[in-house]
Amino acid sequence: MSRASDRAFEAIRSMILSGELPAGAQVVEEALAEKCGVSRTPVRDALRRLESDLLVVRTDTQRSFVADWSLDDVADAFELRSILEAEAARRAADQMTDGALARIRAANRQIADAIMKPVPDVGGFLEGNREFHAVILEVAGSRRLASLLGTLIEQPVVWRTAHHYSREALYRSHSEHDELIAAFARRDGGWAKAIMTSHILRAYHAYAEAHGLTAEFQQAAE
Amino acid sequence: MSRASDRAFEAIRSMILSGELPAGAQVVEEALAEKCGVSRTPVRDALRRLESDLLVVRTDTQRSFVADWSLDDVADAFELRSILEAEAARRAADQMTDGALARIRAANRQIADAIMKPVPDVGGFLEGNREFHAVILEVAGSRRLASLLGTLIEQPVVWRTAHHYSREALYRSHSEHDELIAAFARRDGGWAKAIMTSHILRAYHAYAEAHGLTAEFQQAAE
DNA sequence: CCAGAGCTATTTGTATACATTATCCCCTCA
DNA sequence: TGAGGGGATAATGTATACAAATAGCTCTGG
Repeated sequence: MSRASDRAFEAIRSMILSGELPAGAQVVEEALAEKCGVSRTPVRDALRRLESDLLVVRTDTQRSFVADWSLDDVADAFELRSILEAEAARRAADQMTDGALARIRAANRQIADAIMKPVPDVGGFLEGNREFHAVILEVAGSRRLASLLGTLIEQPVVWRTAHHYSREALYRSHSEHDELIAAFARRDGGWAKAIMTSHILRAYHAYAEAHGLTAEFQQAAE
Repeated sequence: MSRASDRAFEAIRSMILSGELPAGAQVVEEALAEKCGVSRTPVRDALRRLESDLLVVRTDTQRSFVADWSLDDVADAFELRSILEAEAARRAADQMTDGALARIRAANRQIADAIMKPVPDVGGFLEGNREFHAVILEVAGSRRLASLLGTLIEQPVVWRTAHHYSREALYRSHSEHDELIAAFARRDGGWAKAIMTSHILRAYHAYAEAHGLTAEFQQAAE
Protein backbone atom coordinates (compact mmCIF):
# COMPACT_ATOMS: atom_id res chain seq x y z
CA MET A 1 0.00 0.00 0.00
CA SER A 2 2.99 2.28 -0.09
CA ARG A 3 2.58 2.80 -3.85
CA ALA A 4 1.46 6.27 -4.74
CA SER A 5 -1.21 4.89 -7.04
CA ASP A 6 -2.62 2.78 -4.21
CA ARG A 7 -2.70 5.76 -1.91
CA ALA A 8 -4.41 7.81 -4.60
CA PHE A 9 -6.94 5.04 -5.18
CA GLU A 10 -7.83 4.80 -1.50
CA ALA A 11 -7.95 8.55 -1.09
CA ILE A 12 -10.21 9.18 -4.06
CA ARG A 13 -12.38 6.21 -3.24
CA SER A 14 -12.93 7.44 0.28
CA MET A 15 -13.72 10.91 -1.05
CA ILE A 16 -16.45 9.36 -3.17
CA LEU A 17 -17.77 7.05 -0.45
CA SER A 18 -17.89 9.87 2.07
CA GLY A 19 -19.64 12.20 -0.32
CA GLU A 20 -16.82 14.74 -0.34
CA LEU A 21 -16.85 14.18 -4.09
CA PRO A 22 -20.59 14.24 -4.74
CA ALA A 23 -22.31 12.15 -7.39
CA GLY A 24 -22.14 13.77 -10.79
CA ALA A 25 -19.13 15.93 -9.98
CA GLN A 26 -16.45 16.06 -12.62
CA VAL A 27 -13.19 14.50 -11.55
CA VAL A 28 -10.11 16.22 -12.89
CA GLU A 29 -6.80 14.39 -12.81
CA GLU A 30 -4.62 17.35 -12.01
CA ALA A 31 -6.79 18.62 -9.15
CA LEU A 32 -6.82 15.18 -7.53
CA ALA A 33 -3.10 14.78 -8.08
CA GLU A 34 -2.41 17.96 -6.15
CA LYS A 35 -4.86 16.97 -3.41
CA CYS A 36 -3.20 13.57 -3.01
CA GLY A 37 0.30 14.97 -3.22
CA VAL A 38 1.25 12.83 -6.21
CA SER A 39 1.55 13.39 -9.94
CA ARG A 40 -1.12 12.72 -12.54
CA THR A 41 0.29 9.31 -13.48
CA PRO A 42 -0.79 7.38 -10.38
CA VAL A 43 -4.06 9.33 -10.33
CA ARG A 44 -4.82 8.15 -13.85
CA ASP A 45 -4.15 4.64 -12.66
CA ALA A 46 -6.49 5.04 -9.73
CA LEU A 47 -9.26 6.51 -11.88
CA ARG A 48 -9.13 3.56 -14.24
CA ARG A 49 -9.59 1.21 -11.32
CA LEU A 50 -12.44 3.25 -9.91
CA GLU A 51 -13.97 3.25 -13.36
CA SER A 52 -13.92 -0.52 -13.55
CA ASP A 53 -15.58 -0.54 -10.12
CA LEU A 54 -18.27 1.72 -11.61
CA LEU A 55 -17.58 4.39 -9.01
CA VAL A 56 -16.46 6.69 -11.79
CA VAL A 57 -17.90 6.95 -15.28
CA ARG A 58 -16.37 8.44 -18.41
CA THR A 59 -18.30 10.18 -21.13
CA ASP A 60 -17.57 9.36 -24.76
CA THR A 61 -15.48 12.51 -24.77
CA GLN A 62 -13.02 11.10 -22.20
CA ARG A 63 -14.09 13.23 -19.28
CA SER A 64 -14.70 11.53 -15.94
CA PHE A 65 -17.46 12.07 -13.41
CA VAL A 66 -18.42 10.56 -10.08
CA ALA A 67 -21.02 7.91 -10.85
CA ASP A 68 -24.57 8.93 -10.08
CA TRP A 69 -26.39 6.07 -8.38
CA SER A 70 -30.12 6.27 -8.93
CA LEU A 71 -32.43 4.13 -6.80
CA ASP A 72 -32.79 1.82 -9.81
CA ASP A 73 -29.02 1.47 -9.99
CA VAL A 74 -28.85 0.48 -6.36
CA ALA A 75 -31.66 -2.05 -6.81
CA ASP A 76 -29.83 -3.48 -9.80
CA ALA A 77 -26.56 -3.78 -7.91
CA PHE A 78 -28.24 -5.50 -4.97
CA GLU A 79 -30.06 -7.92 -7.25
CA LEU A 80 -26.89 -8.92 -9.06
CA ARG A 81 -25.07 -9.15 -5.78
CA SER A 82 -27.75 -11.46 -4.37
CA ILE A 83 -27.29 -13.77 -7.35
CA LEU A 84 -23.51 -13.92 -7.10
CA GLU A 85 -23.30 -14.07 -3.30
CA ALA A 86 -25.85 -16.90 -3.37
CA GLU A 87 -23.63 -18.78 -5.79
CA ALA A 88 -20.66 -18.13 -3.53
CA ALA A 89 -22.59 -19.45 -0.53
CA ARG A 90 -23.59 -22.59 -2.42
CA ARG A 91 -20.00 -23.29 -3.40
CA ALA A 92 -18.67 -22.42 0.04
CA ALA A 93 -21.07 -24.85 1.70
CA ASP A 94 -19.75 -27.67 -0.48
CA GLN A 95 -16.14 -26.96 0.44
CA MET A 96 -16.46 -25.61 3.97
CA THR A 97 -13.66 -26.38 6.39
CA ASP A 98 -13.82 -26.32 10.17
CA GLY A 99 -11.24 -23.57 10.29
CA ALA A 100 -13.19 -21.32 7.97
CA LEU A 101 -16.39 -22.05 9.85
CA ALA A 102 -14.69 -20.90 13.04
CA ARG A 103 -13.67 -17.65 11.37
CA ILE A 104 -17.21 -17.09 10.14
CA ARG A 105 -18.56 -17.70 13.64
CA ALA A 106 -16.02 -15.27 15.08
CA ALA A 107 -17.08 -12.60 12.58
CA ASN A 108 -20.70 -13.01 13.57
CA ARG A 109 -19.73 -12.79 17.24
CA GLN A 110 -18.06 -9.46 16.47
CA ILE A 111 -21.31 -8.34 14.85
CA ALA A 112 -23.25 -9.43 17.94
CA ASP A 113 -20.91 -7.44 20.20
CA ALA A 114 -21.25 -4.38 18.00
CA ILE A 115 -25.04 -4.30 17.89
CA MET A 116 -25.56 -5.22 21.56
CA LYS A 117 -23.99 -1.99 22.77
CA PRO A 118 -26.27 0.74 24.12
CA VAL A 119 -25.40 2.75 21.02
CA PRO A 120 -24.85 0.29 18.16
CA ASP A 121 -21.26 0.35 16.89
CA VAL A 122 -21.93 0.64 13.16
CA GLY A 123 -18.26 0.57 12.30
CA GLY A 124 -17.83 -2.70 14.16
CA PHE A 125 -20.91 -4.09 12.45
CA LEU A 126 -19.64 -3.20 8.99
CA GLU A 127 -16.22 -4.65 9.75
CA GLY A 128 -17.67 -7.92 11.04
CA ASN A 129 -20.04 -8.08 8.11
CA ARG A 130 -17.22 -7.55 5.65
CA GLU A 131 -15.20 -10.34 7.23
CA PHE A 132 -18.22 -12.67 7.31
CA HIS A 133 -18.80 -12.35 3.57
CA ALA A 134 -15.10 -12.29 2.75
CA VAL A 135 -14.48 -15.69 4.35
CA ILE A 136 -17.40 -17.20 2.44
CA LEU A 137 -16.01 -15.82 -0.79
CA GLU A 138 -12.60 -17.17 0.08
CA VAL A 139 -13.93 -20.66 0.71
CA ALA A 140 -15.92 -20.54 -2.53
CA GLY A 141 -12.49 -20.43 -4.11
CA SER A 142 -13.11 -18.69 -7.42
CA ARG A 143 -10.84 -15.82 -8.37
CA ARG A 144 -13.33 -14.84 -11.02
CA LEU A 145 -16.35 -14.81 -8.73
CA ALA A 146 -14.37 -12.75 -6.24
CA SER A 147 -13.46 -10.31 -8.98
CA LEU A 148 -17.06 -9.97 -10.15
CA LEU A 149 -18.38 -9.43 -6.65
CA GLY A 150 -15.62 -6.96 -5.94
CA THR A 151 -17.22 -4.43 -8.24
CA LEU A 152 -20.57 -4.80 -6.48
CA ILE A 153 -19.83 -4.76 -2.78
CA GLU A 154 -18.39 -1.30 -2.38
CA GLN A 155 -21.38 0.89 -2.93
CA PRO A 156 -21.14 4.52 -1.99
CA VAL A 157 -24.79 4.92 -1.25
CA VAL A 158 -24.86 1.92 1.04
CA TRP A 159 -21.86 3.07 3.00
CA ARG A 160 -23.30 6.50 3.43
CA THR A 161 -26.65 5.23 4.69
CA ALA A 162 -25.44 2.27 6.75
CA HIS A 163 -25.68 4.48 9.81
CA HIS A 164 -29.41 4.78 9.30
CA TYR A 165 -30.21 1.08 9.59
CA SER A 166 -32.65 0.37 12.39
CA ARG A 167 -31.59 -1.74 15.34
CA GLU A 168 -34.10 -4.40 14.28
CA ALA A 169 -32.54 -4.57 10.83
CA LEU A 170 -29.13 -5.15 12.44
CA TYR A 171 -30.52 -7.90 14.70
CA ARG A 172 -32.25 -9.57 11.79
CA SER A 173 -29.06 -9.51 9.76
CA HIS A 174 -27.22 -11.17 12.63
CA SER A 175 -29.77 -13.95 13.00
CA GLU A 176 -29.75 -14.59 9.25
CA HIS A 177 -26.00 -15.03 9.54
CA ASP A 178 -26.63 -17.63 12.25
CA GLU A 179 -28.91 -19.49 9.91
CA LEU A 180 -26.23 -19.36 7.21
CA ILE A 181 -23.74 -20.79 9.68
CA ALA A 182 -26.11 -23.67 10.37
CA ALA A 183 -26.37 -24.37 6.65
CA PHE A 184 -22.59 -24.28 6.32
CA ALA A 185 -22.20 -26.61 9.30
CA ARG A 186 -24.46 -29.10 7.49
CA ARG A 187 -22.64 -28.52 4.18
CA ASP A 188 -26.05 -27.83 2.69
CA GLY A 189 -25.40 -25.75 -0.42
CA GLY A 190 -29.02 -25.39 -1.48
CA TRP A 191 -30.04 -24.08 1.92
CA ALA A 192 -27.10 -21.69 2.11
CA LYS A 193 -27.89 -20.35 -1.34
CA ALA A 194 -31.52 -19.71 -0.50
CA ILE A 195 -30.73 -17.94 2.76
CA MET A 196 -28.05 -15.80 1.15
CA THR A 197 -30.39 -14.73 -1.64
CA SER A 198 -33.04 -13.53 0.76
CA HIS A 199 -30.41 -12.08 3.11
CA ILE A 200 -29.06 -9.74 0.44
CA LEU A 201 -32.46 -8.82 -0.94
CA ARG A 202 -33.68 -8.03 2.57
CA ALA A 203 -30.69 -5.78 3.05
CA TYR A 204 -31.76 -3.94 -0.07
CA HIS A 205 -35.26 -3.42 1.25
CA ALA A 206 -33.88 -2.16 4.53
CA TYR A 207 -31.81 0.27 2.51
CA ALA A 208 -34.74 1.34 0.36
CA GLU A 209 -36.87 2.07 3.44
CA ALA A 210 -34.09 3.99 5.13
CA HIS A 211 -33.49 5.85 1.90
CA GLY A 212 -36.95 7.35 1.90
CA LEU A 213 -36.19 8.80 5.33
CA THR A 214 -32.76 10.11 4.44
CA ALA A 215 -33.44 11.57 1.02
CA GLU A 216 -34.41 14.98 2.38
CA PHE A 217 -31.50 14.81 4.80
CA GLN A 218 -29.07 14.29 1.94
CA GLN A 219 -30.58 17.12 -0.03
CA ALA A 220 -30.34 19.44 2.94
CA ALA A 221 -26.64 18.64 3.23
CA GLU A 222 -25.95 19.88 -0.27
CA MET B 1 -10.27 3.58 -31.66
CA SER B 2 -7.65 5.95 -32.94
CA ARG B 3 -6.17 6.32 -29.48
CA ALA B 4 -2.80 4.70 -29.10
CA SER B 5 -3.91 2.98 -25.91
CA ASP B 6 -6.90 1.48 -27.72
CA ARG B 7 -4.71 0.23 -30.52
CA ALA B 8 -2.31 -1.26 -28.00
CA PHE B 9 -5.19 -2.92 -26.17
CA GLU B 10 -6.55 -4.51 -29.33
CA ALA B 11 -3.11 -5.55 -30.52
CA ILE B 12 -2.08 -7.19 -27.27
CA ARG B 13 -5.47 -8.77 -26.80
CA SER B 14 -5.35 -10.35 -30.22
CA MET B 15 -1.82 -11.55 -29.56
CA ILE B 16 -3.15 -13.35 -26.49
CA LEU B 17 -6.29 -14.69 -28.17
CA SER B 18 -4.32 -15.98 -31.14
CA GLY B 19 -1.73 -17.63 -28.93
CA GLU B 20 1.11 -15.50 -30.23
CA LEU B 21 1.62 -14.60 -26.60
CA PRO B 22 1.25 -18.02 -25.00
CA ALA B 23 -0.29 -18.62 -21.59
CA GLY B 24 2.20 -18.07 -18.82
CA ALA B 25 4.50 -15.87 -20.87
CA GLN B 26 5.76 -12.77 -19.14
CA VAL B 27 4.52 -9.56 -20.68
CA VAL B 28 6.99 -6.71 -20.60
CA GLU B 29 5.76 -3.18 -21.13
CA GLU B 30 8.71 -1.92 -23.11
CA ALA B 31 8.80 -4.89 -25.48
CA LEU B 32 5.11 -4.54 -26.26
CA ALA B 33 5.47 -0.79 -26.63
CA GLU B 34 8.08 -1.24 -29.31
CA LYS B 35 6.01 -3.94 -31.03
CA CYS B 36 2.94 -1.70 -31.09
CA GLY B 37 4.88 1.38 -32.12
CA VAL B 38 3.80 3.40 -29.09
CA SER B 39 5.38 4.37 -25.78
CA ARG B 40 5.00 2.53 -22.50
CA THR B 41 2.24 4.81 -21.22
CA PRO B 42 -0.58 3.52 -23.45
CA VAL B 43 0.71 -0.02 -23.04
CA ARG B 44 0.42 0.28 -19.29
CA ASP B 45 -3.13 1.44 -19.80
CA ALA B 46 -3.91 -1.51 -22.03
CA LEU B 47 -2.36 -4.01 -19.60
CA ARG B 48 -4.51 -2.72 -16.77
CA ARG B 49 -7.61 -3.27 -18.86
CA LEU B 50 -6.50 -6.74 -19.87
CA GLU B 51 -5.80 -7.44 -16.24
CA SER B 52 -9.33 -6.52 -15.21
CA ASP B 53 -10.55 -8.83 -17.98
CA LEU B 54 -8.41 -11.56 -16.37
CA LEU B 55 -6.48 -12.08 -19.60
CA VAL B 56 -3.35 -10.90 -17.82
CA VAL B 57 -2.40 -11.59 -14.22
CA ARG B 58 0.13 -9.82 -12.03
CA THR B 59 2.22 -11.46 -9.35
CA ASP B 60 2.52 -9.78 -5.99
CA THR B 61 5.80 -8.43 -7.23
CA GLN B 62 4.18 -6.37 -9.99
CA ARG B 63 5.26 -8.47 -12.91
CA SER B 64 2.64 -9.40 -15.49
CA PHE B 65 2.03 -12.69 -17.24
CA VAL B 66 -0.47 -13.98 -19.77
CA ALA B 67 -3.18 -15.70 -17.76
CA ASP B 68 -3.01 -19.46 -17.73
CA TRP B 69 -6.48 -20.94 -18.11
CA SER B 70 -6.71 -24.38 -16.62
CA LEU B 71 -9.68 -26.58 -17.46
CA ASP B 72 -11.10 -25.75 -14.03
CA ASP B 73 -10.79 -22.06 -14.81
CA VAL B 74 -12.72 -22.48 -18.02
CA ALA B 75 -15.43 -24.49 -16.26
CA ASP B 76 -15.67 -21.78 -13.62
CA ALA B 77 -15.98 -19.03 -16.20
CA PHE B 78 -18.68 -20.89 -18.11
CA GLU B 79 -20.62 -21.60 -14.94
CA LEU B 80 -20.59 -17.97 -13.87
CA ARG B 81 -21.42 -16.90 -17.39
CA SER B 82 -24.42 -19.26 -17.46
CA ILE B 83 -25.72 -17.65 -14.28
CA LEU B 84 -25.36 -14.08 -15.52
CA GLU B 85 -26.50 -14.70 -19.08
CA ALA B 86 -29.56 -16.48 -17.70
CA GLU B 87 -30.34 -13.44 -15.60
CA ALA B 88 -29.88 -11.25 -18.67
CA ALA B 89 -32.26 -13.46 -20.65
CA ARG B 90 -34.88 -13.30 -17.91
CA ARG B 91 -34.73 -9.51 -17.80
CA ALA B 92 -34.63 -9.21 -21.58
CA ALA B 93 -37.77 -11.32 -21.94
CA ASP B 94 -39.62 -8.96 -19.62
CA GLN B 95 -38.64 -5.90 -21.61
CA MET B 96 -38.39 -7.29 -25.13
CA THR B 97 -39.37 -4.99 -27.99
CA ASP B 98 -40.37 -5.99 -31.48
CA GLY B 99 -37.39 -4.15 -32.93
CA ALA B 100 -34.91 -6.01 -30.73
CA LEU B 101 -36.63 -9.29 -31.47
CA ALA B 102 -36.16 -8.65 -35.17
CA ARG B 103 -32.45 -8.02 -34.62
CA ILE B 104 -32.13 -11.23 -32.64
CA ARG B 105 -33.89 -13.16 -35.41
CA ALA B 106 -31.57 -11.59 -37.99
CA ALA B 107 -28.52 -12.62 -35.96
CA ASN B 108 -29.72 -16.19 -35.81
CA ARG B 109 -30.37 -16.14 -39.56
CA GLN B 110 -26.76 -15.11 -40.04
CA ILE B 111 -25.75 -18.08 -37.90
CA ALA B 112 -27.93 -20.37 -40.01
CA ASP B 113 -26.31 -19.08 -43.22
CA ALA B 114 -22.86 -19.60 -41.76
CA ILE B 115 -23.34 -23.18 -40.66
CA MET B 116 -25.30 -24.30 -43.75
CA LYS B 117 -22.32 -23.77 -46.03
CA PRO B 118 -20.45 -26.84 -47.29
CA VAL B 119 -17.55 -25.76 -45.08
CA PRO B 120 -19.02 -24.06 -41.98
CA ASP B 121 -18.05 -20.39 -41.79
CA VAL B 122 -16.86 -20.27 -38.19
CA GLY B 123 -16.12 -16.55 -38.34
CA GLY B 124 -19.68 -15.83 -39.46
CA PHE B 125 -21.00 -18.10 -36.73
CA LEU B 126 -19.00 -16.32 -34.03
CA GLU B 127 -20.06 -12.91 -35.33
CA GLY B 128 -23.75 -13.86 -35.42
CA ASN B 129 -23.45 -15.44 -32.00
CA ARG B 130 -21.85 -12.33 -30.59
CA GLU B 131 -24.61 -10.15 -31.99
CA PHE B 132 -27.31 -12.53 -30.70
CA HIS B 133 -26.08 -12.32 -27.12
CA ALA B 134 -25.21 -8.63 -27.38
CA VAL B 135 -28.78 -7.66 -28.27
CA ILE B 136 -30.14 -9.68 -25.35
CA LEU B 137 -27.72 -7.95 -23.02
CA GLU B 138 -28.71 -4.59 -24.45
CA VAL B 139 -32.41 -5.24 -23.89
CA ALA B 140 -31.70 -6.45 -20.35
CA GLY B 141 -30.66 -2.85 -19.83
CA SER B 142 -28.17 -3.10 -16.97
CA ARG B 143 -24.83 -1.36 -17.36
CA ARG B 144 -23.57 -3.34 -14.42
CA LEU B 145 -24.64 -6.73 -15.74
CA ALA B 146 -23.04 -5.87 -19.08
CA SER B 147 -19.85 -4.92 -17.32
CA LEU B 148 -19.77 -8.15 -15.30
CA LEU B 149 -20.40 -10.31 -18.35
CA GLY B 150 -17.83 -8.39 -20.33
CA THR B 151 -15.05 -9.95 -18.28
CA LEU B 152 -16.40 -13.44 -18.94
CA ILE B 153 -17.24 -13.57 -22.62
CA GLU B 154 -13.84 -13.04 -24.18
CA GLN B 155 -12.06 -16.23 -23.39
CA PRO B 156 -8.84 -16.99 -25.18
CA VAL B 157 -9.21 -20.73 -24.93
CA VAL B 158 -12.69 -20.66 -26.36
CA TRP B 159 -11.73 -18.46 -29.25
CA ARG B 160 -8.81 -20.68 -30.08
CA THR B 161 -10.87 -23.86 -30.05
CA ALA B 162 -14.08 -22.52 -31.60
CA HIS B 163 -12.88 -23.89 -34.91
CA HIS B 164 -13.05 -27.39 -33.51
CA TYR B 165 -16.74 -27.42 -32.70
CA SER B 166 -18.56 -30.19 -34.49
CA ARG B 167 -21.22 -29.41 -37.05
CA GLU B 168 -23.84 -30.96 -34.78
CA ALA B 169 -22.81 -28.66 -31.94
CA LEU B 170 -23.28 -25.67 -34.23
CA TYR B 171 -26.72 -26.90 -35.35
CA ARG B 172 -27.76 -27.52 -31.77
CA SER B 173 -26.67 -24.05 -30.76
CA HIS B 174 -28.74 -22.57 -33.58
CA SER B 175 -31.87 -24.49 -32.59
CA GLU B 176 -31.45 -23.49 -28.95
CA HIS B 177 -31.37 -19.91 -30.14
CA ASP B 178 -34.66 -20.54 -31.92
CA GLU B 179 -36.14 -21.78 -28.69
CA LEU B 180 -34.87 -18.66 -26.92
CA ILE B 181 -36.52 -16.53 -29.59
CA ALA B 182 -39.81 -18.30 -28.94
CA ALA B 183 -39.49 -17.58 -25.23
CA PHE B 184 -38.73 -13.91 -25.97
CA ALA B 185 -41.71 -13.69 -28.33
CA ARG B 186 -43.91 -14.90 -25.47
CA ARG B 187 -42.16 -12.56 -22.99
CA ASP B 188 -41.63 -15.63 -20.81
CA GLY B 189 -38.70 -14.77 -18.54
CA GLY B 190 -38.64 -18.06 -16.66
CA TRP B 191 -38.48 -20.06 -19.84
CA ALA B 192 -35.81 -17.83 -21.38
CA LYS B 193 -33.71 -18.11 -18.24
CA ALA B 194 -33.89 -21.90 -18.19
CA ILE B 195 -32.99 -22.25 -21.85
CA MET B 196 -30.11 -19.83 -21.56
CA THR B 197 -28.68 -21.66 -18.56
CA SER B 198 -28.60 -24.98 -20.36
CA HIS B 199 -27.47 -23.32 -23.59
CA ILE B 200 -24.32 -21.95 -22.00
CA LEU B 201 -23.58 -25.08 -20.00
CA ARG B 202 -24.00 -27.19 -23.12
CA ALA B 203 -21.53 -24.93 -24.89
CA TYR B 204 -19.08 -25.67 -22.10
CA HIS B 205 -19.49 -29.40 -22.50
CA ALA B 206 -19.00 -29.10 -26.25
CA TYR B 207 -15.82 -27.19 -25.47
CA ALA B 208 -14.67 -29.77 -22.92
CA GLU B 209 -15.17 -32.62 -25.37
CA ALA B 210 -13.43 -30.77 -28.17
CA HIS B 211 -10.62 -29.91 -25.76
CA GLY B 212 -9.74 -33.56 -25.21
CA LEU B 213 -9.40 -33.99 -28.96
CA THR B 214 -7.43 -30.83 -29.59
CA ALA B 215 -5.00 -30.94 -26.68
CA GLU B 216 -2.39 -32.91 -28.61
CA PHE B 217 -2.99 -30.72 -31.64
CA GLN B 218 -2.26 -27.59 -29.65
CA GLN B 219 0.89 -29.11 -28.22
CA ALA B 220 2.07 -30.08 -31.67
CA ALA B 221 1.65 -26.49 -32.80
CA GLU B 222 4.00 -25.18 -30.15
C1' DC C 1 -32.20 38.01 -31.28
C1' DC C 2 -30.55 33.70 -32.93
C1' DA C 3 -27.27 30.68 -35.32
C1' DG C 4 -22.92 29.39 -36.49
C1' DA C 5 -17.96 29.67 -36.91
C1' DG C 6 -13.71 30.30 -34.81
C1' DC C 7 -10.83 30.99 -30.90
C1' DT C 8 -9.36 30.11 -26.18
C1' DA C 9 -8.95 27.74 -22.10
C1' DT C 10 -9.16 23.39 -19.97
C1' DT C 11 -8.40 18.58 -19.78
C1' DT C 12 -6.86 14.39 -21.22
C1' DG C 13 -3.43 11.55 -24.15
C1' DT C 14 1.42 10.42 -25.06
C1' DA C 15 6.33 10.35 -24.75
C1' DT C 16 10.38 10.29 -22.14
C1' DA C 17 13.54 10.61 -18.33
C1' DC C 18 14.42 9.31 -13.84
C1' DA C 19 13.50 6.68 -9.31
C1' DT C 20 12.47 2.54 -7.11
C1' DT C 21 12.13 -2.17 -6.49
C1' DA C 22 12.75 -6.99 -7.18
C1' DT C 23 15.25 -10.79 -9.22
C1' DC C 24 19.10 -13.32 -10.24
C1' DC C 25 23.66 -14.38 -10.14
C1' DC C 26 27.99 -14.48 -8.18
C1' DC C 27 31.07 -14.26 -4.61
C1' DT C 28 32.44 -14.89 -0.05
C1' DC C 29 32.69 -17.27 4.22
C1' DA C 30 31.64 -20.77 7.49
C1' DT D 1 29.80 -27.55 -0.32
C1' DG D 2 26.03 -24.95 0.98
C1' DA D 3 23.97 -20.69 2.69
C1' DG D 4 23.68 -15.98 2.94
C1' DG D 5 24.65 -11.37 1.44
C1' DG D 6 25.63 -7.89 -1.96
C1' DG D 7 25.78 -5.96 -6.35
C1' DA D 8 24.37 -5.88 -11.24
C1' DT D 9 20.31 -6.05 -14.11
C1' DA D 10 15.93 -5.66 -15.67
C1' DA D 11 11.33 -4.22 -15.04
C1' DT D 12 7.96 -1.38 -13.11
C1' DG D 13 6.52 3.11 -10.63
C1' DT D 14 6.49 8.14 -10.89
C1' DA D 15 7.12 12.80 -12.48
C1' DT D 16 7.00 16.14 -15.98
C1' DA D 17 6.83 18.24 -20.49
C1' DC D 18 4.47 18.52 -24.56
C1' DA D 19 0.67 17.28 -28.02
C1' DA D 20 -4.06 16.67 -29.17
C1' DA D 21 -8.72 17.16 -28.55
C1' DT D 22 -12.96 19.05 -26.69
C1' DA D 23 -16.16 22.28 -24.52
C1' DG D 24 -17.59 26.70 -23.94
C1' DC D 25 -17.42 31.32 -25.06
C1' DT D 26 -17.36 35.26 -27.91
C1' DC D 27 -17.99 37.63 -31.87
C1' DT D 28 -19.97 38.21 -36.15
C1' DG D 29 -23.50 38.03 -39.71
C1' DG D 30 -28.14 37.32 -40.96
